[in-house]
Amino acid sequence: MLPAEDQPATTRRRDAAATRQLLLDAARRRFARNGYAATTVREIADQAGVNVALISRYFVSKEGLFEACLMGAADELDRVVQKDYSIDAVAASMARHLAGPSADWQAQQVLMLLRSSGDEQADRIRHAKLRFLAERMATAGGWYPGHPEEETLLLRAQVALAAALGLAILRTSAVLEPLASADQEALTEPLRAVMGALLTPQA
Amino acid sequence: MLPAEDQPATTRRRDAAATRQLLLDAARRRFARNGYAATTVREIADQAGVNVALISRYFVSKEGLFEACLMGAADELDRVVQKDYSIDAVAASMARHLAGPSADWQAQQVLMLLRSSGDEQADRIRHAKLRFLAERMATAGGWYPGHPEEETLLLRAQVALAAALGLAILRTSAVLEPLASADQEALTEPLRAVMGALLTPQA
DNA sequence: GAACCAAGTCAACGATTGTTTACGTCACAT
DNA sequence: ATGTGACGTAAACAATCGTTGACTTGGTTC
Repeated sequence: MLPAEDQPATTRRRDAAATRQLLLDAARRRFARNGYAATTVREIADQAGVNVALISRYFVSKEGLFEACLMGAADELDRVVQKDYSIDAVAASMARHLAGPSADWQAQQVLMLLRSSGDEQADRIRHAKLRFLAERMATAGGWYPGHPEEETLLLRAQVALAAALGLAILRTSAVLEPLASADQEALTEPLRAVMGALLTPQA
Repeated sequence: MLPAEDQPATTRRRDAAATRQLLLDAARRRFARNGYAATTVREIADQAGVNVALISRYFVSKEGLFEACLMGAADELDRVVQKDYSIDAVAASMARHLAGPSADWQAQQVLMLLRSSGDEQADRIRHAKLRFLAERMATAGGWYPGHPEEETLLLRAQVALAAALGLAILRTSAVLEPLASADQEALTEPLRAVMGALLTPQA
């Protein structure tokens, strides 16, 4: 239960920022995999090796902890699709975040976009980030505000985003093989096919 | 199912099969939209307009009710992808089930495939159905057991399935516009693009 | 060393969860 | 009409949930 405690005589315990981070990591893992309602604060605290009461102390409430996880994920996900990405670059980035090195950690951030606590503010953050990601992906396909086919391009980008999100779920929640254990390389090709088919500007 | 239909002020209550169905419908709606853990048996009973205790009577437990919903959905979903469907037919069927007439009801069945109660047997049913759907979709792309590129084709079909499932989530859980209110016609085109790109046999 | 305060612990709170038990009540066969 | 059994109701059960307040511990500062 206790995390690696290999600092013999120095710090490690009694460090507010460190335990806060332990709680965030444990909570994100649980929230991403099992959802908000199915996750108990005692589970989180145990996994973090920390007392339950510290959740209320550092994050006010379970919802506060969830929101903190979501905001952290939202910040991190800005890096998934850069402004100047090509369509292939979008596909490559998706594959890297879903199956690359440190994929567990990255996939958790992605899954947070699909978890809801019922809290309005958290839902707003989630919704805004999904919308942002879709627009970034649409941009790779020539979309811009005021484009003559603005809505169609955005719709197609949202379908592409849906594919990536559904992929994250099928790999973790359900464990569909061979998808679940497909590595980054194996995932890049079909993702490139999807992104190309959906985002490539029509003739 | 058999007895007198709509007596205005008299019967209607005291019909075991009917209330059982009321519970199933209410439960499927809640489970599909909010997940298993976030749904309480009292919510279900209230929405069905029946007493809470009847859940235990007719379905043994909350998990029993969930499993009944899932099995019903699994049976229904066999119709989504028929054996002899072409790639375009798969896309059309997906669009019809997600946005066609009676889409609410159909989409709920789809979402049940993504909801987990933690129960092993339910998870097996869910997993088997997902695998079945992916194989059916792969079949539309020329896949068959023993195919030289069997794993690759199946992987691509699973990505296609992920796209359809992700679409169901983004339309209901998150409510991303214009995707959420896109009708069947508007959804057919991008879905055809996805299915075509993923399932079409390579040169 | 004493004082002080943040960090962490412990036990309990009220509320809500799924489930059960004992009790009404309506339909139907005799 | 009258039991009789299935259908439905109401109240309560134990367990668990998130949260709180009083307490102890350990590090830092005079």
